[in-house]
Amino acid sequence: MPPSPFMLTSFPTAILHVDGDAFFASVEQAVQPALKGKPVVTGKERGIIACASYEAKALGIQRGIPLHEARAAHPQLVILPSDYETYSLFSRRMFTIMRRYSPLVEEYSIDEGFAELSGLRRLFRASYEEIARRLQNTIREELDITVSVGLSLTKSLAKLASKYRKPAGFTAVRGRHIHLFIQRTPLDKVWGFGPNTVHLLSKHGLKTAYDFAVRPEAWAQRLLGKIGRELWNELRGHPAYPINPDPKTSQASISKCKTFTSPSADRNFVYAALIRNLESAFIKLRRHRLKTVLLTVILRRRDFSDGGLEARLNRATASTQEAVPLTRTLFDRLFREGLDYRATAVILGRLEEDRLEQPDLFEDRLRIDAMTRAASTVDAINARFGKHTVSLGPALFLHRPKITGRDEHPWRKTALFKGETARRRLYLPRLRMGDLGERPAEHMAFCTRGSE
DNA sequence: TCTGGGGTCCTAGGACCC
DNA sequence: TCTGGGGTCCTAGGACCC
Repeated sequence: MPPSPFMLTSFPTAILHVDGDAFFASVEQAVQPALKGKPVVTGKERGIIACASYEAKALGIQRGIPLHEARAAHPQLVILPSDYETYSLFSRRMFTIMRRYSPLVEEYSIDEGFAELSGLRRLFRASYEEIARRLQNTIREELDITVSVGLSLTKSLAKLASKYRKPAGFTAVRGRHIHLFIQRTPLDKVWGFGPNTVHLLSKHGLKTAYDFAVRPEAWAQRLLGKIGRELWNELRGHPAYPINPDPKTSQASISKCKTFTSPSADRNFVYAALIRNLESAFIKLRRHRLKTVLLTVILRRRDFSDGGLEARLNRATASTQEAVPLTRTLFDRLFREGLDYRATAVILGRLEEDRLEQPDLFEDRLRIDAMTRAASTVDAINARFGKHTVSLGPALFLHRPKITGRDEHPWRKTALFKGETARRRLYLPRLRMGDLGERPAEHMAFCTRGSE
């Protein structure tokens, strides 16, 4: 065996990565043992497969494929709606078990976590491998689900190791074996190397993680910046990413995105879809008792290019209506006649807790209170009768999509496009609700489902 | 991959201030 | 009024992740 070029022996640091095997489907099978051994998929409510059990994967079922296709090909498929409450419960239990083995545990996602084992051999009177296997067995025994485990010197290597054998796999990569392991690791398997980076690296003749790690550090830094330097170190067994044991702070943004069944150039329809996203995002915002001050609107075109604008509300709010005028303004700046759109998205940023507020001296208290009351009333009705039973007026246009031919406005397209693009690049003023003046009553009106 | 939905982080360059 | 330099903040967009 050639000696390691990285001059590391066993485990100067010991990082564990625990990865749930087909987590959602496994939890369903743990909760309903009758489903064990059967091809189970989740995601019924969305119409696409969110997670497939290993039995389903054996049939060729993958994440993301439409349910009707899968069902047509495999009538025996057990199709379940996602049950995030239960998945979260199992997730918490999994991390609780991990914390029995290490004080330094990072909850990376619902089904993945890291644990630092460095220095714990004496406490457990066991090798790192043994500790890792005990942890893995405890999860299987107590939760009746399997996880795959990777043990190595850094988070990136541990994550690669846990993927190496699945399901219920265990892979340890010691310092002196790193070079052998990453020689077998294609670039696209590395955590942080996406399609673009892999393409760039392949143009330099690189194929494996090893090829990358034996280049000079300065080269990696120059080509890929911070990430390049960090991954270069991680892949050689020098931690660049510490375990972050802090519990998740509240999220930084809430977004809602919806793709149309077919692309549309109809202004009213696209705007209606956008308003629907806005409502959904604000419903989630209020459910989490948050408010937002930063609004981003994105219109995705037929060719998958995006046009997006971000602007600030003049105060943090949880009221959909308060955000409508700004949404309208951003939409009007983004929308171009004659272009086909395939999706709209709304992102609410700069979230803060929605606690009792100090009223601003200059705010229109009555109007704000009215909007707050309206929002809670709408939430209550929708909770009782179904989401979007009551929604904002413009959403009416959702029910009569009109597909406009794209060559209907050929003469406007180029002219508008050039001018608008240039203007946007040069100058984007901050918009405030106060600048917009009175808005037509359209924005304040509600409609109810089926009222057409 | 012929593309669903919800997120995070990084960076270049402009705006703005002194 | 023009010029220069430097620092900080912000925005748009790219890239990636589950």
